[in-house]
Order: sequence, then structure tokens, then C-alpha cells
Amino acid sequence: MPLTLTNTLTRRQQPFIPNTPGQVTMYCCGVTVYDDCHLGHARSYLGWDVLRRYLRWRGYAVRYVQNFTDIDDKILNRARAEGTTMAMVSERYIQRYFEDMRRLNVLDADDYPWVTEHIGAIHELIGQLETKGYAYAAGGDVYYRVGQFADYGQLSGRSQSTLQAGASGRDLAATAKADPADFALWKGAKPDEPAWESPWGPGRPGWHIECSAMIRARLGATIDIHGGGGDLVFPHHENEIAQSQAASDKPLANYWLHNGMVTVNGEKMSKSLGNFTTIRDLLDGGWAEYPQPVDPMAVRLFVLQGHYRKPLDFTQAAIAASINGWQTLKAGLLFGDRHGAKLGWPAVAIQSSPQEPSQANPWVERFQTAMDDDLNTPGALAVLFELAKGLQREGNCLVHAGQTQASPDVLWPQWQTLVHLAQALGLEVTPEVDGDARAMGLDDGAMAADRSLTIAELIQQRQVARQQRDFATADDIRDRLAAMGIVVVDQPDGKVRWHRQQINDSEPNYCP
RNA sequence: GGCGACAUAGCCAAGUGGUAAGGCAGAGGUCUGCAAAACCUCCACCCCCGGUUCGAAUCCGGGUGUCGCCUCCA
Repeated sequence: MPLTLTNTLTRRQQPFIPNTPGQVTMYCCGVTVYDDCHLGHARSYLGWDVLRRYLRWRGYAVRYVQNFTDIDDKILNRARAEGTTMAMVSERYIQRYFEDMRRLNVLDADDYPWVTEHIGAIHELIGQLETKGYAYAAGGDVYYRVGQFADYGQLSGRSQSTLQAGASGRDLAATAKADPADFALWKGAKPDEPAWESPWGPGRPGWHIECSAMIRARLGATIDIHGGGGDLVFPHHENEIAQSQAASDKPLANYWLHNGMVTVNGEKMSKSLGNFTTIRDLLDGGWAEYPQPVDPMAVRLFVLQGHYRKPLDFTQAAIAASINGWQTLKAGLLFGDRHGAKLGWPAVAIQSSPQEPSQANPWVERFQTAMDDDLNTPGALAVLFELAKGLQREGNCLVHAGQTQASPDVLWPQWQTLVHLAQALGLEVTPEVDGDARAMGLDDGAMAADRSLTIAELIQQRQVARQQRDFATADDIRDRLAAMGIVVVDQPDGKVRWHRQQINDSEPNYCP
């Protein structure tokens, strides 16, 4: 069974066949760097990250390019407001983009072209369009003649006759366009604006031309996959196609993929509506509806529990559910680290990257079937949850009863498969999280010894209280121990077992 | 007005003609002084109306509703 993807261009789900066998070229529209990224951006780039990881997992060599739009009115406005330059503003937010995305475990692209690096390539492309009759200069600007491109509207399903000019009240009189549907390739400089020299006079590129130029410069005339938010289908991607294909007479991209919007209370999350939550606010506890730091992996899980093409509703309840769900997956992923030694697994094997599971592995088969179906991550996650649930249960058995139900030989491939498949989705336990877990325990040797004495004494006292049936005191001591991160388990045989919460090397301890 | 999506339990969500995965939350029970863990049990007339079929959440037609785009937008 091949991987199939829903292609906006054909409006169908079709088998994915790259231009060059085994290799994939992929371009996704990046951010305009004038502010911090919000959850809508996270959803989009998380989605492309998973696509890219899955293509790799499927054995493809992927070349992934994502641009930064660093020339734009909004950047300019911000620069003016701050009394600085466009370059200063965009460089700051490019930096912050990387910080946010890396926390979400989004892999870096292979290449990040900037518009300011491609002014020459843009001139060249506009020049070709002009020569071929698709572009005309007017009033210092250069426009694309939409009527000249017969296939205009192929992506968005619009025909030129149905395009309603000025549908939203644009001021059409203020432009030198020959036709309202035409769009700017080059915008003549206004006073006090940054401008670049060009054959048509000083100015700056129109919005759409950058992607056409950068794709051609970095990946060639035809790429395999072009991705972006669903809100970019029209006019941005439609115009990219018009520009690129008019110039090259070749398809710009064979597969057009679009992700659904993030909504809040059923309404699109966007800058203009002001209903956005930034990634760093959410991760750092700055979201009013859930004012605690949210594990980045819980956010990733939240995003992957929906299908990438469908709208994703951002609510407090949904985030809370994902936080809980991540606890389960994490328990499964950490199973080997927490319990492997007790099960006799060699430390070297635990620490090395997971082995590729065998072909006949039914979990892998189900995972692949789901992912091959237009990246059905919710279905794929069901497989991970089944594995993680089982391992979590076994881990609890081990901690509370001293032994697992299944044999370690059976658990080993389950754990390896879980880690392997989770990695393909970018769900990984980060060292940072490990650090948190350790900090909750009692790590320092001297302190631990000292406190262990106290713990032993407390448990001793509690046992005495229990024997005297003074349960109020017994429960009080349980609470005190819990506050120290100590979980006390009374066993059926009368023994008391205790362990530290969330610590990797917690050997069970006994008190008589 | 035009174009395009989507509609499955309290919430998220799978399902692609053979009798409703999974997650989160919830209820009851066994065990326990309490707790923990484990185990067992319960929780969907698949938006509506027609049609095709032995059989439809799944296919077709018609409604209804929600969302996105047509203006910067992931």
C-alpha cells in the first residue's frame, strides 16, 4: 500500500509518487516575521514536520525548504513603532520562531530562504513574465495580468468570470491595475520606505512572487509537495502557480497540501481577530484559561489528535485532555528507563536508539496503514496509546506488586516499538522533562540518606499508629510523606512499600 | 452572492458497504481501615429526509447546520 495524500489541486486523495524515486522536494510557506508565532502556526508547522518525519520513516530522502518573509508592511510598521529597522525586527522574530518550534520538537528545515536574499531572483522572474506578456508596468508598480493565464483558478476552483472584484470593499480606484483581478509583482517605493533598485524603479517585491522565486532558486521548476495553511489557497498559492507556471511552462508542484485552521470557540484564530494564543504563552503558563506551563509534547499531541486538514478547536478542555494523554504516553516511553534495569535489560540497549521493529509487527502495520491514509495521525495515535497503556500498567504492577504480568521478553519489543513509532511522530521525552522529574525526587546522595532515615521513621510511626488503629494519625503521616514526593503502598502481606514519585531509578523500599 | 470543506457519545476522534477503534472525562463493583495499583461492568437511535442494496456511519439525491476563502493571514 502506498502513501496517499489529499491534493488540493485535484481535490482527491491520490498515491504519492515523487518526481525522482526515493527523493522528495517539499516547500511550505513560512511566517512573516513581525510577531511571535501563535497556535495556528504551531499547528501548521507541526503538521509539515510530521509529514516530513513520516516520509523519512517511509525511506524517502526529503529536502524541505521553508521561507521567512522578511519584507512586509507589518514588519515595517513594527520597525517604525520601535524606531528600528525591518531587518532588526525580522531577525528578532526569526530567532524567536526557532526557539518556539524547537521546543515543540519541530525539526529545522534544510534551508530557510529570506526574501531579502532573493531580490535578484525575483527581478529575473518578473523580467521573464514581462517578456512573455504576463506582466506589465504601471505607475511605478508591476502587475501580473491574470487574464493572460488560461488556467488561473485551477487550485482554488474559481473561474475568472466568477471572481467578484472588490467583494470585501477594497478600494479599487487607488491602484493602477488594468484589471481588478491583477496582482502586484513589484510595488513602487513610497517616500520613506525601504526600497530596492530594480529595472522598473525602486520598490519592493509583491507578496506572492517571493515564493515562486525562492522555490525555483532553491528547489527547481517543479517540486513534489507544496504545503501551507488553508487560508493561503487563494490568492497566495493560486498566484504562485500563475507566476511560476507562466514562466516555466511546468507544474509548480505536483501535490498541494493544506492544513485546516485552528479555531477558538468555533472562530478562526488569527492576528486580525485578536483571539490568538502564542506558543510561548501556552508553554510558559501565560494562557489565561490554563495558567500553568504546558508540556510542549502535550501541545504536539493536541495537534496530532486531529487530522491536519480539518479545523482544530482550541479549548481549555482539549488541552487538559492532551496533558493527561501525554502522561500516559510518557509513562510508556519512559518504561525502559524507569524499569528496564529491574527487568534485566542491558543498560546499553536501553540507552541506544530504538531498534527498527520487524516487518511483521502488527502495531507497525496498523500505524503505517493509518499514516498512509493521508497522514491519519489520530488513527496512528490509537496504536501508540494501546502500547503505552499496556506498558504503563506493567510499570505500575512492577512498582506496586514487585513484578510484571508479562515477561520482560514480551515487554521489550513493545517498548521498542512504542519509542520507534512515537519518534516518527516527533513525540519524544526530552532531557528537559527528565530533569524536571529528577528535580522532584531526592537526588542528592547525602540528602537522600538523611531524608531516607526520616522517611523510614515516619513510616515506622505510621505503622505503629495503624496497629493501634489510630487511622487519623496514619493518614496524616501519609499526607506528609506525599508532600515530600513519597508514595506509600500498603501491601496485602502487611509490608509497606514506598517509592518516590516520577523518579527513574526508584528502587522499591521496604519497612517492616 | 461565488468557491470549498466539514457534521460519529459529555469532549477529542477512528471508521472508505457487513453490523460503531482509541484517548480524555464519568458511573458502579471486587480488593483496601484509608489510599494506591490491578481487574470486572456500564456509557452512540453515527445532523435530518428520501433512494440504491440482502445489508449503509460508509454509496447517490435533497435538506439543515457549522466553518474557511473571495481583504493581511499558517
